[in-house]
Amino acid sequence: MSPAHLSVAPPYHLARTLQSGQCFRWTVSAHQARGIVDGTVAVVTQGPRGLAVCWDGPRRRLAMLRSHLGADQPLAEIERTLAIDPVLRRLLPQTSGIALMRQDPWECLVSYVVSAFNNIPKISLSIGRLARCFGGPIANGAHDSSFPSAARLPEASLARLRTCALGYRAPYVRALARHVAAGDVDLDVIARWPLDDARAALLALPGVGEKVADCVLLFAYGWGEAFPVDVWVQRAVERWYFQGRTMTARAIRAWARDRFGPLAGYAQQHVFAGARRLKIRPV
DNA sequence: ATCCAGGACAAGT
DNA sequence: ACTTGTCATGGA
Repeated sequence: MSPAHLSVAPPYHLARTLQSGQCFRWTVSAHQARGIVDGTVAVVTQGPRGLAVCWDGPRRRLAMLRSHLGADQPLAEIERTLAIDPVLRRLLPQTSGIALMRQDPWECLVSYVVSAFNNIPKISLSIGRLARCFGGPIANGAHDSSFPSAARLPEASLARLRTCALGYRAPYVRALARHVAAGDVDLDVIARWPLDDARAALLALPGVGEKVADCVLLFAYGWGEAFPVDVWVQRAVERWYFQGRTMTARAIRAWARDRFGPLAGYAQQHVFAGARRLKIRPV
């Protein structure tokens, strides 16, 4: 592997970004992060001058890796704007530096379909097993595999899919793969569609509701207006912005988009991180 | 052992 | 449109 350098502007925080729950195939240890991007192993370390990267992918793909990590975003200016909000200003000292990743749409889509009524460690387990069972081997990867394309899954038996700890979601994942492989939706094409059109296309897929659609729009397609409302965000927003009054997820989504505009996705990340840090629980 | 987890879905108000 | 019950599985 040839080491390379990627510049990043403060307050970008690699570990906080990778551990914010956006992605499920990166592992962060003491002083380095290891992940699989574009079928290639990447080992990244954050130092005072930027990111040191070890990976054997083509050099011209480094810009893609930088984008994947969200290291190309003007976080200083973004967080300065977010800090106008009193709630976010209180959270930011603990959550500053979280960037929005630009993940592969297909892997992101499967990840969040699997996320339904699940927990983060087990989502990681399932996504890792899907790669192991159905993906291709990686040259330099110790025991890693690339994430399987949609074309690899339609013929899989439900029994073998269930070995990935998918449970009742196994039929969803296979049906989803069949739709994508059949071309009912082109995940690369809708990347260039307007937000509402792309959301509608995602919502038409099996296993994709409003929350999952927003996650893909935000973490894969880069739509900052998206504001995924899960149980953590719902509780935190109700408590911190609405005096504990119960709200529907749809109402929260509309409120967030109106309040934060194109920075709604960043606001969501800080609320989510803050809620988990403080272990916000239902009353 | 019992409970819960980044929800989607269908059926009922 | 909003509310409720249901859905495998692994970890605490």
